[in-house]
Amino acid sequence: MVPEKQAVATLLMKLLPGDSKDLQQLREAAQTVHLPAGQMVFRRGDPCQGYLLMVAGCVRVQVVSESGRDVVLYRVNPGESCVITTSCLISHENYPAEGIIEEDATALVFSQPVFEQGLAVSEVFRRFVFSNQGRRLSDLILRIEDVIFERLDSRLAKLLIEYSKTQQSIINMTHQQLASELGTAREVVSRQLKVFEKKGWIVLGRGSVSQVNIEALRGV
Amino acid sequence: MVPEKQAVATLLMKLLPGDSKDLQQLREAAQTVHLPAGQMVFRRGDPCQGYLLMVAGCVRVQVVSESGRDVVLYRVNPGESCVITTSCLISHENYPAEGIIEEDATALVFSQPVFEQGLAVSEVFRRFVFSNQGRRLSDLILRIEDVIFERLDSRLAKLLIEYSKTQQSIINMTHQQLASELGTAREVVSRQLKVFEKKGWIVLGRGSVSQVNIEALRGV
DNA sequence: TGTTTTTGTGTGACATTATCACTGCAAACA
DNA sequence: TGTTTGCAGTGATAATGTCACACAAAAACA
Repeated sequence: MVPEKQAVATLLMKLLPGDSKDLQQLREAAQTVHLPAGQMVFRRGDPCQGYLLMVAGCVRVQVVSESGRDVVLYRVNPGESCVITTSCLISHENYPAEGIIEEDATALVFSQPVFEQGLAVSEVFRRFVFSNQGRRLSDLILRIEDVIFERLDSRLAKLLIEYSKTQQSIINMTHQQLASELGTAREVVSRQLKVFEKKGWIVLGRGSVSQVNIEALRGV
Repeated sequence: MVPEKQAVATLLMKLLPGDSKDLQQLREAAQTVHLPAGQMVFRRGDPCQGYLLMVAGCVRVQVVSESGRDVVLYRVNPGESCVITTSCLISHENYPAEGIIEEDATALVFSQPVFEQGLAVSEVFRRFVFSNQGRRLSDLILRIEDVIFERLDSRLAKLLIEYSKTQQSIINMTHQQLASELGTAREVVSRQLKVFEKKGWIVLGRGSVSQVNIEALRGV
């Protein structure tokens, strides 16, 4: 496990750089944890236990309705922390959403007292924590806008474009997963995908979308 | 204007209590400003100028689409601060929404350096600032849920119930205003209100909804 | 005072999206 | 081999959103 320790140390030095004793103590107080894909890190209504900083892997944060429909709010990627966790930690509210490990993850945990101490003594830590917050909040507001104002076809097109850029030429997602990203129903996505396919802009497979014509979709 | 100065001082002592020199300096550094109803305090894309703490009146924070439809995200009431402002101030992002004075307002402004200094030196100030953040973030998430999962009739019913509790027996709002609260179109609200009226649950006037049968609406 | 103008509402027609209730298909498995 | 399970397709219908108006009350104005 020495190489991982190295990686964690390097990341910490990059995110929270500085030689002060306070920062050194803070970096040392972080606990490394491993979380397997599929595990739920927090549920709606849970109190918040500690500050979470992702090192590797990814957490999906989402809300689920009684009827079973769900929406993904955002993801927490390496080097980032979770807005909701931070807010709940500070204001002692309970989680308003749930977080699930999407890819096997490694994270650093700062206990509540360590976190508060860090905020108190380190300018660097404060900046790190709260600049994370600002970006996420903006994301959430964009999300609201998107859901309320944009049409489904253009939202789906945007999503496909985004995925086809990161993942290579084939997007391995079910219609249900795409629907969750958009906060809509599976059937709606299926139908819209069919429309795109008929226009020759995508090719559908079982659990996949491939040969995405980005240029064509941009025009939706 | 001496009584107002008194009121401001009292509020500040209540929100940021303590005798330390740091806190005293912080309280003294706040500038009192008056803002008339209708004035826009910040626009989308603006950089953030300072930390805003409401003393009296109310700010409405909303996003507007190109097509002119708008949604109210939340309001900032006396004793509160604006999440977006705080986040943008800390992370140096631009405003993702706009803020409009809804009722003639008095607010305290802390300049960026004063704000940062305050965060650095005062535990009390940090707690105040960030507990505000936590609550708002939860509100925003509830808002997303509501918009995505709930049906319009029940959302409208909920809104009417809420207003008929605070305002007396008559709600003085146009259909357009109600629609903005829900993030939907005016016609949709008009039609739904008509349905409620036909069932005898409300009485409609020009610019008003009265005689709200809360019990009946709860059942929607 | 009567006459515009503005603002708020009502409504029909139609497009989009959501929901329900199925069907069929393919992979996984016993 | 049949059987279960998860994924996708589809028709019917309901709910919402959009567009294009008509109409009336209120406000502004001459």
